[in-house]
Amino acid sequence: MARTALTIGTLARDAGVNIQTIRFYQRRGLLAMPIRPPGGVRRYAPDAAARIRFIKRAQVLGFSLDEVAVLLGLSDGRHCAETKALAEKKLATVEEKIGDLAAIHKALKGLIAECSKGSRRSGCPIIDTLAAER
Amino acid sequence: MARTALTIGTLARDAGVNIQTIRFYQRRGLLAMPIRPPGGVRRYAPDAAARIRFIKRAQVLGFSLDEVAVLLGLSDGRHCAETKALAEKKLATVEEKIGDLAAIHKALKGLIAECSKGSRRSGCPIIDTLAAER
DNA sequence: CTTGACACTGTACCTATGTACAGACTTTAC
DNA sequence: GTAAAGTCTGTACATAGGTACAGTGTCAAG
Repeated sequence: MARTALTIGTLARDAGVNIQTIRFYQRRGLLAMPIRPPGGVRRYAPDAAARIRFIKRAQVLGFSLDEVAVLLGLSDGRHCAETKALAEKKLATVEEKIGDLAAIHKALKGLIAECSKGSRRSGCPIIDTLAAER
Repeated sequence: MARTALTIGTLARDAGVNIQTIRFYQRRGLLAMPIRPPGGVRRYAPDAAARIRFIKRAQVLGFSLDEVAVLLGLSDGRHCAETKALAEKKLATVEEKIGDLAAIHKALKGLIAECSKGSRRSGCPIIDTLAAER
């Protein structure tokens, strides 16, 4: 019996993660650790793989594991307002990061353009900029 | 004698970093470690602070310390083509990151809009999406 | 009943960029 | 000449998210 219940290796394959990752998620409190029959091997419920995929999808959206833990706590679907608030907070940090990267992008583009102009009388414009003491 | 030469604490203050950071940069090979007079205290050349600020400015542009080490090796200004190539490579990775974040941004925005629509008949759209088994 | 595959626990390691601390020594100021 | 401030070396810790390994135990097939 318990023929269909998953061992950790099967679960890992089902969920597309590796065994250590499952154990790591358990230590982090993202996954429950099934009770181990004395001196035996743990068996996982079939929905464990879905939970792992939930975690992975949330990570793709930029949520940290701590945030994913919160999302899992809200995952009965009856906390839409809180969930939305969390998503909005994440959206704001994503926008901030995009802004930072856009500034870097602009600066790099400008420096590269300087190099291409060939108007450098003394050295490389990029190096000069980095070395410039204001 | 050597009155004006900097001790590590003064250098740290001049450069706006902390002492441990200077030692760390020395271990990483980004800064030379001055010879220590037997049983004495190291003295740094005045241009050491400029080098540290070079490193910090390069970091602001998104260069890792390994990349900064390369930049420092090119910093005689006679390697503009190599420097430019490095900047272009960095620009490409910045663009890639911006693209990734833009995709996240779009997805989050869409989910949040779903929540706002209030058209949810069953649970929270964000949770539903994360939990969805395709 | 043996063999090979898998699971268990605990710990160490990885990247990247620092930061902190302990214990000994040196330098500076009064 | 003494006390405070600074420096020295070496090591450990921090974040985030895992990955790897050693030694032991369990399970299933033949």
